[in-house]
Amino acid sequence: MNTLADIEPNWEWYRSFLKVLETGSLSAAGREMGLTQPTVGRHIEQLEAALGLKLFVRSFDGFSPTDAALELKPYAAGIAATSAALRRVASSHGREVRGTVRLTASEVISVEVLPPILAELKHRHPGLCIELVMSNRADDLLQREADIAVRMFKPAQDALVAKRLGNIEVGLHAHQRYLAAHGVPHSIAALAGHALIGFDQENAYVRKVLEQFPWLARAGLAFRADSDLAQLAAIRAGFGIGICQVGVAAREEALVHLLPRKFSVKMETWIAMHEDLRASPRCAVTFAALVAGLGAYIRGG
Amino acid sequence: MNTLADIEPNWEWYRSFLKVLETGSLSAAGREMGLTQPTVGRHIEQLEAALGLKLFVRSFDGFSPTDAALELKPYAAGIAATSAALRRVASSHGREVRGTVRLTASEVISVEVLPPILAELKHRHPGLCIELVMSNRADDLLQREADIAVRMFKPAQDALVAKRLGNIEVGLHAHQRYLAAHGVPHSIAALAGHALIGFDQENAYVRKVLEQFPWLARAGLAFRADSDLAQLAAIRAGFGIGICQVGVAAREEALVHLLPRKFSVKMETWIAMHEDLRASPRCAVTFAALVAGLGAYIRGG
DNA sequence: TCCCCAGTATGCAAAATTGCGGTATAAATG
DNA sequence: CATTTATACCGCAATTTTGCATACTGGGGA
Repeated sequence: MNTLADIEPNWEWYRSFLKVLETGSLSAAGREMGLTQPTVGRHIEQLEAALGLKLFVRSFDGFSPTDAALELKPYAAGIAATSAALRRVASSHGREVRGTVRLTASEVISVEVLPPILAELKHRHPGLCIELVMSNRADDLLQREADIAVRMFKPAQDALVAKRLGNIEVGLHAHQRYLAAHGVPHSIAALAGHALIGFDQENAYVRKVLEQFPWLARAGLAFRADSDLAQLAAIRAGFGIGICQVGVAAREEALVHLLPRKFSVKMETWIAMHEDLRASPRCAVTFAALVAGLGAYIRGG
Repeated sequence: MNTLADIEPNWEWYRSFLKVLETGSLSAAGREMGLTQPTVGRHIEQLEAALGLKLFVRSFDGFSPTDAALELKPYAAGIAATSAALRRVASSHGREVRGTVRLTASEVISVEVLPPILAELKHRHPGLCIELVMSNRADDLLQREADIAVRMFKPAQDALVAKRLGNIEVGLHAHQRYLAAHGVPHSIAALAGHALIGFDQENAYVRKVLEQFPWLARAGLAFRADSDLAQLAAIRAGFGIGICQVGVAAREEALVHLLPRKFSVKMETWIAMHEDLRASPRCAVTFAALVAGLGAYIRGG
């Protein structure tokens, strides 16, 4: 096994190696990279031959990485990170505002808040191209999955330039139609008899809310969805009482903000960008537009 | 030019890119990589398309890199270094002490102090292979250009395990032959009439010495070289009076330590290694051997 | 001035890489 | 217990990548 072929591995194999490590299977890795499973399989095979090590043990569903693979993973990840940094630097070359900017934001922000901000930005800079990724994942900036992220928590990583915008307020809302039929609750206790809308799987954000308002537990909910948008749609459709951003609900007269003094969650909002991109005009301009636009939204615009 | 194809570059193209930067021509790069000139040319072409910028301007003999290419070079070099580190880790997987260890140290340390230490180490672990890079650059460990570094300053970065060995003493020395012909200076002031040997370009280490002994300024020197080794050779050849490590000079009877009480610089000495490598037997063994061997040298062995 | 040399660019055939279809196997599902 | 779905593996055809031979270009030296 340790026959050290001593051929320098093709650097592309590292990419396949990483993806297989991430996804746990050749097929999934192939899908994500736009390759086929046999191709990825051959890459791993060749890499194993070149390094003289077994990297995965074949098992029923997917591969499991060997100790050697785990030991090598940080190096491969380093290569990927450097490659991403190189692309960032390359794409930030030049003084004009044009090219593609990739954003990520939560679903509600993406659908309800960003579009007018981005439309105005595009109008000012026609050469700009916007890609919007709806996601709540945290590790997207370092891997170059996005250039700029709108987040609900303080970005922890170094090498990021982050700006705090203030707090987005979230509150209980329902449609007038629902309230006309089922009555308006005037206390937290009165919510018990109502159709409540909430999250399915708990995530970090949900847990934060739950620890403040334990009665919103999963069991008591009449409608569960992980998508903020689906919940908002349910509220708009008069299904019941749910949580959404006050600023979004305030735009529609038919939506009523319930118990505003008894239930309120404030979410810190940040905009983060890799610091390499500060030199890129198109990223700097987009960053500034988001700070201005989201700032206005948060201050109740 | 900035048409941003937004396709992730093939990682192999970076390799070609680097080699062309190093060699200055497609043909030479191809020769060194075992590829042909048209192939390398296509790689560069594709990389330029993927990044959306010109990397080289075609000229009669060879390419000349653009600013963009030079800006990107350290990233590509980082990828290459990480890839090399990955191979080193892979080749030494397992409990045995074997594979390649890359060291960096200053010139004098590399030539005068390390060889016997490394020879003994190699004798104890025949499977070990040592690569020694003479360099004073500080950023070589994080870029994975080396596994272990011997340094004259406290390593600042995180993720490094560093051990302080003590102080290496540096003093004024001259060959007996020179002193017989020109006399022995008995005071700092008396040095003025002598042929002094010192540094050409100032670097951080030199500046530190100069602020303590300003009379060693560049203008007063009769022999200037950036290489410690060249200076040591000049001292040995009887050219004049210069600075070198007391421990090195003490081995040769012909070299005289001058004004030991009036001129003395102590340099902190450290050995540093990336903390990932602690788990690697070959690196741990080498680290320990350096700590022991250099420690003995510093304590006057 | 001419020739030679080292370099880049180009067209076409060979070689390597990739994708596709099919097969086998194991877990999850009804 | 049969069925569905996911996976890895194998062999062959298609595509892509590469190498070779060639043409072209500018500079240095006799």
